Amino acid sequence: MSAVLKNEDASEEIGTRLKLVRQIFGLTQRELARRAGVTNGAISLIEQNRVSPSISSLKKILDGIPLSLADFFTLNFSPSDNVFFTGEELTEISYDPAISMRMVGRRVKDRALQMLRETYQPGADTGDAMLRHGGEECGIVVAGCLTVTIGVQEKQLNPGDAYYFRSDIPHRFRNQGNEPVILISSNSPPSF
Amino acid sequence: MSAVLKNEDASEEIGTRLKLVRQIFGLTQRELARRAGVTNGAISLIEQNRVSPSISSLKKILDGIPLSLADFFTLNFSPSDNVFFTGEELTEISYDPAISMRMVGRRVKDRALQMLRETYQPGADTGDAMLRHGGEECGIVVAGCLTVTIGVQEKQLNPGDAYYFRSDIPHRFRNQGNEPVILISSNSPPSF
DNA sequence: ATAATGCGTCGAAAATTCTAAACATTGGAA
DNA sequence: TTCCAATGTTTAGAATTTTCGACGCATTAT
Repeated sequence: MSAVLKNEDASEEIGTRLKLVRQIFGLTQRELARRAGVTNGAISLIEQNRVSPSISSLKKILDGIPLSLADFFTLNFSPSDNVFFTGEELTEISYDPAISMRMVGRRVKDRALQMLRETYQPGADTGDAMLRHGGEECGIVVAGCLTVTIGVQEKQLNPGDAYYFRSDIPHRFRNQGNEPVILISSNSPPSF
Repeated sequence: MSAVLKNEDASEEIGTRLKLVRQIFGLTQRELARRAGVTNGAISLIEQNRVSPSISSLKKILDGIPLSLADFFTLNFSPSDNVFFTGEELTEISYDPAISMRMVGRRVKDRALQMLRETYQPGADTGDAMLRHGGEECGIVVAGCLTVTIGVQEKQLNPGDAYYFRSDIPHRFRNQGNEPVILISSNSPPSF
């Protein structure tokens, strides 16, 4: 009943996944078939993993939910355990003593999102060798003045200022001021 | 050459998308066919959008790249335009005068991520009817005390405290204190 | 030049999926 | 209980996709 759908288990089987999704949305095979403009028999066969639907069929079916193909393959119904975290409970993930990076939540697979509360002491510098894989990053400065270099562009960000870029562009964060900088950042998908 | 793959254009056509991906990875139809264990003719037909491949075929083909189905449908090669934003440039997206939600970046499709700087005046309340589709959300309180209700759980979050949950769980944010609350939140995929 | 190789495309046959109409099972109402 | 409606399953045949082999067109080597 409390169906858990993780990416690594048998629900890699499209049919299994479709069945779970359909049930989560409270639809019967026939109702979904009607909305999607396919037959209930087709849905039955697919859900039993007896056939592998064409993209066009699967798309029609998902349109009846509605759910995009991207969401369908991305979706993940792993149970969310803890929801709230005190400032103390944010887990430190930085090795550099001049930089604190405290992450919201545990280091779990299957997250869509990662959020950090970062503190840069005066003089702190990430260096520019770091070039994370894929994804996108975003951040807002909360306190202090942070010097951010993204590719060839560089800017000083004051409290309230923000950035957004694709993570595969080389980037560098520095605190050239004399007070600590606090930055709240987010990346998707998570990079740690 | 600078192939741009956006979600709304013709590359919604699976074949068009596959062709771009294949070319980006520098593979010929035959080479990919060999790796994937299908025939080059099949790939040719698919890329011309003359047939709609079965999931099993598409999966075999993507395994030859290799690329997951989820990534295939999620992938996005749109260029990143502006990178930096001053606090003024964050675009306001809230209608409620008691709540300010200022978003980093423009309202573009194809982003992986959305980040907001939210301000709740004393008494502000999102109500609990809001139930965004899909995705996950995360936030850190920067100032004030925010009362957050997620499903059946409720908690008062002070500066530094945080939350993380799946967006389809009903949720509600309230400022029951007498000073404004500042919250930095992030969701993936973006909900506006 | 000419041959040789590699590319994407095409056509008919083989394989697979989808439809349409049945069947089987369940659960509730009379 | 008995009937009834709703659900998921099955099957033969129609529709679609995939394979196999051949073709035309480039580019490169001989």
